Amino acid sequence: MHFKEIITAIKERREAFQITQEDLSKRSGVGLRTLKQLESGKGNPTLTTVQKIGDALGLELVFQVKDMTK
Amino acid sequence: MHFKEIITAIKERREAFQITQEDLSKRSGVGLRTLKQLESGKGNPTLTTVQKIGDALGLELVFQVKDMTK
DNA sequence: CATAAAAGTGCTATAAAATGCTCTTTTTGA
DNA sequence: TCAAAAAGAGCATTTTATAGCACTTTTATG
Repeated sequence: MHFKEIITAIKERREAFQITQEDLSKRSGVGLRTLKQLESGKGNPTLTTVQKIGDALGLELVFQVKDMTK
Repeated sequence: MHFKEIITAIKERREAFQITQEDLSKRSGVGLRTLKQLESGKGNPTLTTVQKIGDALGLELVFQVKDMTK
């Protein structure tokens, strides 16, 4: 998954839970401004920011061998 | 995967390819100093840094629903 | 529609990531 | 064992992520 897809995954997962950016900010401990920036496609989050968001949304970051057959 | 595991994955994959940090730096476009810091367990890389390294090592970042059954 | 809630943006301060250079320590192989 | 290669660390600089505040725009709903 590239950058955009990861951002999209966050947005979709948040919306699936029907929580607002503000809710997610509180749950994850990531600043609201940061979330807004990310979801609107700006910035370049650090691993810990992504992981905090993941923890709050039940998403996990995996770094795996890329499937080259497709 | 948590932070440390991701770093370990990078290190193991690089060593599996038997390339040096310097080689990886050149291949990935990530500064040598940055790689050294990361592999020695310091810092908090941005997504793009992780992805550049992944591109050079055939590793892909995936943000997936966490398996809660374990 | 009108209005409230949610999302997005400009400005700005602070902290930290990325980077290069140089030097030290560790690892490796002849 | 010892010299070269690789890895790690100190120092300094530039860039940028994080964050809060206030404001605007968009979306949802009664």
